[in-house]
Amino acid sequence: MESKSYTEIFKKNGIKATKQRELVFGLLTDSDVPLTVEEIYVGLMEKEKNMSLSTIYRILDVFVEKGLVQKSNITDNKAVYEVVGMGHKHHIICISCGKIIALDHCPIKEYEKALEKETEFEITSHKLVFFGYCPECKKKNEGDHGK
Amino acid sequence: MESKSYTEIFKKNGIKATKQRELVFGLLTDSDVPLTVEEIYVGLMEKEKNMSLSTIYRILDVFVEKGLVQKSNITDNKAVYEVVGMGHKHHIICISCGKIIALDHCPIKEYEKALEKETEFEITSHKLVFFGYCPECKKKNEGDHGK
DNA sequence: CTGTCTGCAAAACGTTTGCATGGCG
DNA sequence: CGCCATGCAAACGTTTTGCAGACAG
Repeated sequence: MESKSYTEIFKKNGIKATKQRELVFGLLTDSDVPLTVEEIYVGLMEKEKNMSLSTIYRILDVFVEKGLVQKSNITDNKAVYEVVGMGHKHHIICISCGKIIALDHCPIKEYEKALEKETEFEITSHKLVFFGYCPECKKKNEGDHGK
Repeated sequence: MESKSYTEIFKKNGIKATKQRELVFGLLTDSDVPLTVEEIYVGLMEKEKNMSLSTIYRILDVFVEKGLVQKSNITDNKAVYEVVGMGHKHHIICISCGKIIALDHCPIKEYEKALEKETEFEITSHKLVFFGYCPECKKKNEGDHGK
């Protein structure tokens, strides 16, 4: 919440510490939902007005490459980013308001192993996304989206 | 394989039959892998040289809206499309050669129900994608991508 | 015949890149 | 002080849109 420093995390992962990287990582860390690049951009404008979009893209690429951040191409057009605590995340998206929620539990670890045998692929990762109506939008729609 | 007609399917779904729609739907039906718009485009150039890219996009939008076709934003940049027989499809993608294979079995039907209770979302659909090395690329990489 | 679909071209959108400058180690 | 990171602007690739003409029902 404060302007905490992530220098140690960066050092441990071979990432040079810069003000921009601290800001981006901090915003992602404090967020409880995955963020788009644009959301990061506007979210940091207050703190660092000259922050460039391309800088954010480049920073996120570094974080993703180092395994600190997970990039998810969930929706049609925009990628979302979030810090990876331990283990990957899955998501559930409200198709009405666009809200995205991260899920920690992964229900397909065993299935993945079975699938490896069946397909002879070497599976390295997977992505799981659910779509539906969040509690709030569910109420609003009550009785009319069933056709 | 032949220039079979899908007029009945279209009529049943309230879609006006046109030559372009027949061609696109036919190509998707005959393909055993999901196709990108560009693949559809080049795949149809032989049969219909004046086919426009935007027409393909618009046709696919109609098919998706009517539930005949599933659109999947799996990779970072391009969407892929495939006909939905009965039930949705999942995918496994080779991160080396880009090959995409469709999976019919869905391992998370029950989990979805549990998740609905837990999150109070009304879940309408989901997407599951696996990434890894296909049998061929696995061989090529043998012993060197483990770092 | 009428409304929808198509082709074309241009625009929009998210993302990437080249280059000169700036700042971390 | 050297090299990597940044800002800016321009380029990129996919997808969308406006419009006039073509076609299905």
